[in-house]
Amino acid sequence: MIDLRFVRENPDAVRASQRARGADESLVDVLLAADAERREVVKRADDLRGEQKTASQAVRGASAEERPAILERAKALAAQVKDAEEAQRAADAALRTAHLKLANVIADEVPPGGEDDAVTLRTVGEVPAYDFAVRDHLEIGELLGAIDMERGAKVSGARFYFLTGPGALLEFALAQLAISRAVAAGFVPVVAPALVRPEAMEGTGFLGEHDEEVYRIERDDLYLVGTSEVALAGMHSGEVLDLSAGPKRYAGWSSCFRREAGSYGKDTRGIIRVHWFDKVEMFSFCPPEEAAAEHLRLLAWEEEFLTSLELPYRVVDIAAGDLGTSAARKYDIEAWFPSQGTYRELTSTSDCTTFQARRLNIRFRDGEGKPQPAATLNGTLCAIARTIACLLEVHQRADGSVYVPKALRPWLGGVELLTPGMALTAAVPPLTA
RNA sequence: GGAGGCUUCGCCUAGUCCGGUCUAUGGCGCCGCACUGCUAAUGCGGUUUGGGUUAAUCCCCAUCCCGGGUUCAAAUCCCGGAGCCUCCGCCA
Repeated sequence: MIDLRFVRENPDAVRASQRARGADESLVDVLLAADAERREVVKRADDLRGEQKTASQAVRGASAEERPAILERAKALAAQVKDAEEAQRAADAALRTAHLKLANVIADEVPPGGEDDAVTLRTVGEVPAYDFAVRDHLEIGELLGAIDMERGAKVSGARFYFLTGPGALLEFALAQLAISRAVAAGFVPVVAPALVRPEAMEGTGFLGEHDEEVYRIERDDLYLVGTSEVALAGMHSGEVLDLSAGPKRYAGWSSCFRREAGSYGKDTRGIIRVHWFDKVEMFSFCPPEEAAAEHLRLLAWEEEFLTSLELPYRVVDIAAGDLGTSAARKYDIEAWFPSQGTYRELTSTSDCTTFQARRLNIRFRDGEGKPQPAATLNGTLCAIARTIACLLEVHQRADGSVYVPKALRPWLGGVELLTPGMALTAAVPPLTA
């Protein structure tokens, strides 16, 4: 949720932000009205409580003759307090509802427009040319014995898959590479829970308009996360962090689950859009004034990772109308998919400023020692299934084999090529006694 | 799944049986001041977090894991929930 004081002092800025997102700007006035109403109601309840407190303390010291009259008065006040508190609860709830409906205030630099108005910041790497008919990742995956969609569907339904043989080895190699690079960059590696309580889900902004995207385990009132961002953000909820030594950075590994409601017919082939995949996610807590710089650092780590995989990509600055609820700014990296002749999203990094931290009550001590909401940022280091799809396509050869980027080789037994029918023992590091 | 114990203002802790200046005890840590050649030690004072009000201070309200309830009055009594610990059962 956004800073109430900021809304009071800069209502026009918040309205403009809502407008740019294509969201309802009248929510701002609903919020301001609820805020004014709440303050009025709170004052009445506070005053009544004060009176009643005084009265009930007088009961103890009262003489036998005074007592009945004082008790009478205290009882009457108690009834009034009860009503006032009821009104306060209602006003608090109304304020919270209005508050939760408002999306984060977008950064000034965010491009205007919607999904199609992302601004390409730079394009890196050469789009490869092939002197043969390119296959899509599923064809290659099947040739290699790396992906099995049919059996995935048999066991779990559409948009589920098995990674087999070299596919499974690729998953682990990518995970190893991602975690290793993150640790080298100073991140704390974390294996995070994939099932979380409602508060974590709501705190990260995934239960608003987009809650149909989320799997819910009704019986236990738990949610399956769509990204380990949820668990990583929730990890420090209710805490006051020490950020004096710099941002707190985590690299979280978890499975991710997405219902993909509303994407029927999109990317139905292969493992580009699936209900479940594994991901290494970067997450950072830092003071709000450092958030924009930290955001660029996360982006740089994402770019280094893709560069190490020798994948051509472009960086896009997401337009206002396409930002998530929590994000003030977002950069996506789109990598080249030869079978589609286009760039597709592979990673995404968002600066959530203090929006999530307010909901989750995550603070740090500022220069004066006062607790203040921290900024939270997240960024994909490696969404494994989609990255495998991209690797298979970009690095394919005419004979159906796939070139292995140098950075991955240490975790694939040093092999330079994955080839159909290859001995898997070659693609694991040699066993030592 | 069953039984029991526990949760207090950064950390530890008194208080809970038997409701009332609890406006929460003491220690550690931290901050300030005094003393001191410097450090240490010592002494004195301060030190939860929100909300309301205000130019700011003052002040007021809330806050003893969370949510309800009983009562004039709840850290304290009752109900529900969460977390931690121990034991039994089950399990990888």
